[in-house]
Amino acid sequence: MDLFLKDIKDVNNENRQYAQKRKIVALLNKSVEPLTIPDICKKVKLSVPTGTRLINELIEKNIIIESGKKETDNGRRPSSYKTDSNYAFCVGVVVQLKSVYVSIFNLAMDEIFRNEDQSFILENSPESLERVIQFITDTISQSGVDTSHILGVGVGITGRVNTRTGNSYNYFNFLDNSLTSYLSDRLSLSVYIDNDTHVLGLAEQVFGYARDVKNALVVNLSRGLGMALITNGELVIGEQGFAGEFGHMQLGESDKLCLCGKRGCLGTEVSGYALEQNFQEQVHAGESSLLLNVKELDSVHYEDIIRAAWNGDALSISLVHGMGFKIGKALGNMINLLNPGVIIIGGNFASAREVLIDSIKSGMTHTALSLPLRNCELIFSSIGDAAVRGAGAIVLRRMQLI
Amino acid sequence: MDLFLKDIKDVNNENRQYAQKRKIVALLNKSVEPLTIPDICKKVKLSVPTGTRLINELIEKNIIIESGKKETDNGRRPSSYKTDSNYAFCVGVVVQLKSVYVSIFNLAMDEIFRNEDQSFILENSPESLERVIQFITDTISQSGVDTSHILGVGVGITGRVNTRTGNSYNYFNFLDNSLTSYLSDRLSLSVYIDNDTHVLGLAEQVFGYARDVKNALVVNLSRGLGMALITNGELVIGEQGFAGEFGHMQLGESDKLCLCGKRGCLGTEVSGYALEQNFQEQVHAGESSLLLNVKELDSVHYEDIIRAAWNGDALSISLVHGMGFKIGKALGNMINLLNPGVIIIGGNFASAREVLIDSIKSGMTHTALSLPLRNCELIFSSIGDAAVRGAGAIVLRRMQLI
DNA sequence: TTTAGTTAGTAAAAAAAATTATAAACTTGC
DNA sequence: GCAAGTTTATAATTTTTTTTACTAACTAAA
Repeated sequence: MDLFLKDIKDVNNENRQYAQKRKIVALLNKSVEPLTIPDICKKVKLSVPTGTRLINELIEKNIIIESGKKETDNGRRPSSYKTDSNYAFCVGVVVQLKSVYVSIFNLAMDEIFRNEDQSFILENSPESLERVIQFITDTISQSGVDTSHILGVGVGITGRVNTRTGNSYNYFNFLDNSLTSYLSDRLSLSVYIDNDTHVLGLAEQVFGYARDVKNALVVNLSRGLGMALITNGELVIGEQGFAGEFGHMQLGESDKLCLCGKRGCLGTEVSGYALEQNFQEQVHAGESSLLLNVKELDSVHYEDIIRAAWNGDALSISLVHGMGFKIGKALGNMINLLNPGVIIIGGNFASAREVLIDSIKSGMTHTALSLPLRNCELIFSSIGDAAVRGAGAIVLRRMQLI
Repeated sequence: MDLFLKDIKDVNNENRQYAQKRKIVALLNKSVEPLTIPDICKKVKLSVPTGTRLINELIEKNIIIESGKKETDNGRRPSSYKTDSNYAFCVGVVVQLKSVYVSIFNLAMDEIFRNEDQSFILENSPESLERVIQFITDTISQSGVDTSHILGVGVGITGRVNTRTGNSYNYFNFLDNSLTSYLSDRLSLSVYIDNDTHVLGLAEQVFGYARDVKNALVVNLSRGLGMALITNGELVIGEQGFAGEFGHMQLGESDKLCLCGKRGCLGTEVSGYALEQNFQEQVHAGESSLLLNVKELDSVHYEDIIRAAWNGDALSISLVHGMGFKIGKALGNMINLLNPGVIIIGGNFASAREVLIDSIKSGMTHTALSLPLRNCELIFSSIGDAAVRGAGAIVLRRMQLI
């Protein structure tokens, strides 16, 4: 474990070698396939002899392992290497309005244990925080992973979060010092925090469709609306960590009052919450829906509406398409601004590809300039547990292991 | 000159040392004051003996020079060093709709010669391109700088530009191969290209208020409207180099037809061109203005309107304030999205601080969330020749000398 | 004025890395 | 089946860099 815990600020021979070893581990973690010595040396800019030496030292410490010979066209077959998954672990935590997810990952970011609490209700209270802490400690002990092998805990939480100071502004803001230092004390582990949308973006950047692209947008479309921006291959969190408040952009689409206190925020028209509100409004205005045959009006969830749209319910289709068109126009603006190579729709709407994609694309053509639009792909996320995976990835990212 | 021209792709001992020397030169270029050996070694992560050796080699080649002893509180006084300005030069070119600017800078980015052609009219024709080329070669020969000492030419041009391929899409798009390779052939110099807004952003990032901040926005507000984004300390050009089309965002402020073919682009309400149009409209609708005492209506330039607003002309004030409020609302959206530490108003409106700042700030409060707004400064650029300086900086940036 | 403390820079020694040479493991073509 | 060509990986050599030790140049306080 010492390898990853050294102070990396001092520049001396020892830390330089640790940094190079971390680079090798990170490279292996990022790669889907095992890599050979020549591959690794080329990527981390080391000569083959030194690269070999470092790799052998990493093998000796059980941090990486050999993974058989690689088939090549000609020449001697090289041995290939991958991270030894059971050397160290990290914990990913996602705190949402109505649920908590905790997963434990190994060095290769394979999920080795998961737990979710769907009866949780997020409140800005010590009791609510206590429940989260209890859930994390319970999950860790259930997993059977030795705490001394856990590198840290990454937490993704709804609302505004200052990544650098570790403060959470919307929830758990009653503490004397930062949320991270409190959690760190209580869990006896390093804790890193970010907002749920950034965490989703990190997952897509490290494991998803944004992997091979330097500029991408990841939309977090669930009950609320947020956006993670990736520019020059790096996640944008902004000066204090508040970047990505896509849902509070005002594009003249609406005049509804938003939870933030302002009027006309995009999230009041584009979000799971907005979809439910609009559904209720339309029904009250006399529209009919097949959904009402199986559910009471005030228990209709936005995911029901998506499903109904998929099954042909006219009202649901019109609402979902309307929402798709509006977010498409907003995304067209973003294309003009950032010229991304790919836009990924993540969050709970990621599975609504069929009922959303055409209306989003149609909205995009209304605002995006043709040149950047032509070069931008629209994709729906395929990482099921993206958020919690991204939360775990914060730890490895901070330790320069991914 | 050989120092900067080596192929930097191959990783070997020789190029590694060249890279370290470039790092030292870049560090000295970025710093306002001369730096000492301990300073330099700390920043480029080298031991003092090796750092000293490289610095002495750079001195021997007349690339850097000593600059006296530095006053310190205690201990032996260190010698300080700065770049020797006359070792190498770069050329900055800015091609605008009605003017061409060419400046020659030394290694320290001091302007040593400048030329401007205010009678130029940009057209997508071989003749127009020929005039630009002639103007560049004339300027270089007038400056008396030996061509063999010129590292390259950086060009900033209006319109969409693919920085990587070197293609310009709106102007000079009639060539068989890219604009950069054509210019490179004609000038017998390395040529780098980017759009005028990115070039402005680069200038602010390297020399201006965005220097000490990792996240910033630079608004290019002149006849047109654009924006350069700086995130994580790097200029965002996007996947093909089209990022920053702020003027083509649609925020529901207008329904006017834009040059891009769409309706309601922000640039149709916020830009020098829009200001002139609105002025004419208002006068035709019966409004009066002091400006008409000294100028014919159709010769009123947007800079006249700014000046009139400054002098108290009611119509001009109302138009400028209206524009400021609208751009403020748009910038508020950008604050939500990117959480910048500073927003810099550049371009020809940079000098209109007094008549613009309050209405912009007022607009911002309408859209921006309080937390990121509180942490964002609004500043007007003070770099007079920002664009052409940024164009020159492209060359040094590409050569990793800044 | 002397002495203790601090920082800068150089010289010598030690460590680390790259380069070069070479052996091993493979393919392909004759 | 064997020679020629390729690639991997290790051993020996050389280069580069860091580390350590030391001198130089300064301040401040006794």
